[in-house]
Amino acid sequence: MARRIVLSSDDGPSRSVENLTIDYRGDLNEQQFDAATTGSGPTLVIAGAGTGKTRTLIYRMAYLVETGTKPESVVLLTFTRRAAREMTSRAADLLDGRCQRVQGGTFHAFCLGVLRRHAPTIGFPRNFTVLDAADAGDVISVLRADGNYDQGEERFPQKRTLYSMFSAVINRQEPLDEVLARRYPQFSPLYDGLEQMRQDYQAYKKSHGMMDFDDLLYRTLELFAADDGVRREVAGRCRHVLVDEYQDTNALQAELVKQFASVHGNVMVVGDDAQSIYRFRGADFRNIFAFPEEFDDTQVLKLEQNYRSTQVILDLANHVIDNADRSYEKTLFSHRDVPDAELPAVVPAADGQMESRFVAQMILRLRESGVPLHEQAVLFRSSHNSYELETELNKRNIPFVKYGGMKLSEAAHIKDVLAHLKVAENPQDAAAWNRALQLIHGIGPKTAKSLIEWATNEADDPFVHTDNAPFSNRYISQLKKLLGTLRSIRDPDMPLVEQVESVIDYYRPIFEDEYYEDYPKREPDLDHFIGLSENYSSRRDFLSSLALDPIELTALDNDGEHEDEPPLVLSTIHSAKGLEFHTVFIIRALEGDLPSRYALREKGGVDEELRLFYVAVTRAEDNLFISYPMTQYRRYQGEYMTDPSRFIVDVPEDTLEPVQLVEETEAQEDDQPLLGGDTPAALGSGDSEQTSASAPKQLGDGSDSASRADTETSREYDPRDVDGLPF
DNA sequence: GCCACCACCGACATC
DNA sequence: CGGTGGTGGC
Repeated sequence: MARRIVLSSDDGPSRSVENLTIDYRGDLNEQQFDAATTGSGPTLVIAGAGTGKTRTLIYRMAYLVETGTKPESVVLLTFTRRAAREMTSRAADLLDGRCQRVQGGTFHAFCLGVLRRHAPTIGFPRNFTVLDAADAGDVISVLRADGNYDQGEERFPQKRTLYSMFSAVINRQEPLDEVLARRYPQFSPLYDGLEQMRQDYQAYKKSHGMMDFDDLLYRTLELFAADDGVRREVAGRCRHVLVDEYQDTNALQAELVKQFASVHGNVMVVGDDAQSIYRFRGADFRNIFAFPEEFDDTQVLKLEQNYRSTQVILDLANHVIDNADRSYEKTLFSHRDVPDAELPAVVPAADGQMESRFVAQMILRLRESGVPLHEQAVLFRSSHNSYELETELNKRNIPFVKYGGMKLSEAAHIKDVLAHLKVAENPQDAAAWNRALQLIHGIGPKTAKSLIEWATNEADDPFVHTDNAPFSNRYISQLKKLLGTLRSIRDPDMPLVEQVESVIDYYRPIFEDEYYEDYPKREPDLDHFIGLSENYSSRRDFLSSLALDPIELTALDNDGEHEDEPPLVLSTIHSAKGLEFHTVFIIRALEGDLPSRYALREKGGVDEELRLFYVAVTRAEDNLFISYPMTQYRRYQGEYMTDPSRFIVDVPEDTLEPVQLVEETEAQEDDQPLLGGDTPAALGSGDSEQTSASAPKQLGDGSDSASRADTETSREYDPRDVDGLPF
């Protein structure tokens, strides 16, 4: 390697902050200040939950820019694109517009930018398709139908499973036989077929110009290895690398950090080993312990002072995490002085329906007492855990947005539209062809396959109808329409919105036929999709952006209707990472759900679930309710007793207070039974004035919310009802 | 031979 | 509410 001459940077040797526009000392505590204003070189910041990690990174960005680093040469790698956007724009507010030009995004998005510029170096076209997990599954299905990997085995893995196996090989850098032995022992006997399939999958993506999420990382490293000039150029533009959520990086990402920092050596990673919750996608929290070994002279800083939660909530969090293995010792202490802070409560409900009613009613009461809906969140282990609650919320007209559920681009009808756009973008995309073709009446798997072969291999121009194509009269007229539509939208001068509209015009009759039972419900999504495309200048950007930054389906439902009242948040714990709420409900705290039954199979699985629970607990600022149903119903099994989560049993009552739900019996109203807590514990802490305002005060002045409360929920505000509560 | 339709089973978290 | 597997019909 060439000799390096390091020029001293513009921030200079002095750590003087006196002449800067931002008051770093005044705005930050001492630990935060040290992290934000440290000099160059590798730095590891261990930051507990709620300790101002984000704030510190924002001030760090501002500090770097203010002391002379060009914003374009600062790279901020975050876990979601949303996080990057928020942080750069907050830094921009703090200083001046300049921080907006900081390069920020996920590893995947950053690598995508590099690969778009240099793909040909490693044998990919520049317009390669980005496969999301579902697309990757489709490709694997196509392969499976072609090849003879399963040898008639009865229990060959599902495409989802196949994809996660192949993914683990890449992003953990572990051979397939080891992955099988560790996670899928039941499929170890199929090793030969699986390994063959995995290699075919890799080759297929390359020959068809496709990259899945792992490829974006892996191929970037391949590119750097293939052409050191590219590495130097990219790393040369990374004067300072900042990495958020470092505990959730995988082996490839850790290596990428090294490469990005290989020219300037300035890298600051921030993370919390206690919050590592992405092992399933290859994250290895040991990266955070290995960091000081990978980078010589690493400076290790800690943030321990919590600004988010009350001390009683932190007591529970500390109690929880004490049971986990970890090495960076830290105990969170609160900086918030809240007299009479409510203890976290554990709330058993008779069944799921009662649990949902409890959560819904409590949310409304808190809203009455002044906690807006969007300051409250319901968290759960997996997306389907909230179905029952969603029904209840809909019944009561409580607006909510759900994170971690179905994505817009996962809805079948949106995938249909996307397939057409993908074919236009990359005519080699066999999986997209497959989907688009099979929508045509008369074309099934076999016909589609021969048409795809023709389109991707033999045809000079697959969008022009020629006589040597294997067409049959059964579907010819519809196929001509398809090819005509695709040909027209490939016109480079056609604006993206018109392309999307043109595809939808073609698709609409198919859509109404395919989803004849419920297409009116799906129809608005198509309009949203058109609207979304207006924000993008090219089809290519639009498609990769949708893959890397999927949009929550429920986030679209609520616009307009509830403008004056931002909605309640429902979220998987994973999607709630980095967020905070006045009140948090953790529902379905059950053995089998949290910890998940799948986690129990694997070594270290329960610890990961414990960290997940810890993340959920530490989202709460003031109120925390952990509830579970005591009975459940399952088909063929009938009603059975559940076991409460191991994470909440045996917690002392002065740390986690039991609350009993009681159906109101006197003056009972037909279909709206009411709740109240009446255990001694509940009454003991019980006469806070918070909810005692008996006259329901309306939030906002919207007639919408007022009338809703009158008609639908006013009975919930009956003072009788409020009296029995432990608040 | 191939496609369309109907009955079933099973369901984790995400860039 | 998805994928999948069986069967009848063209």
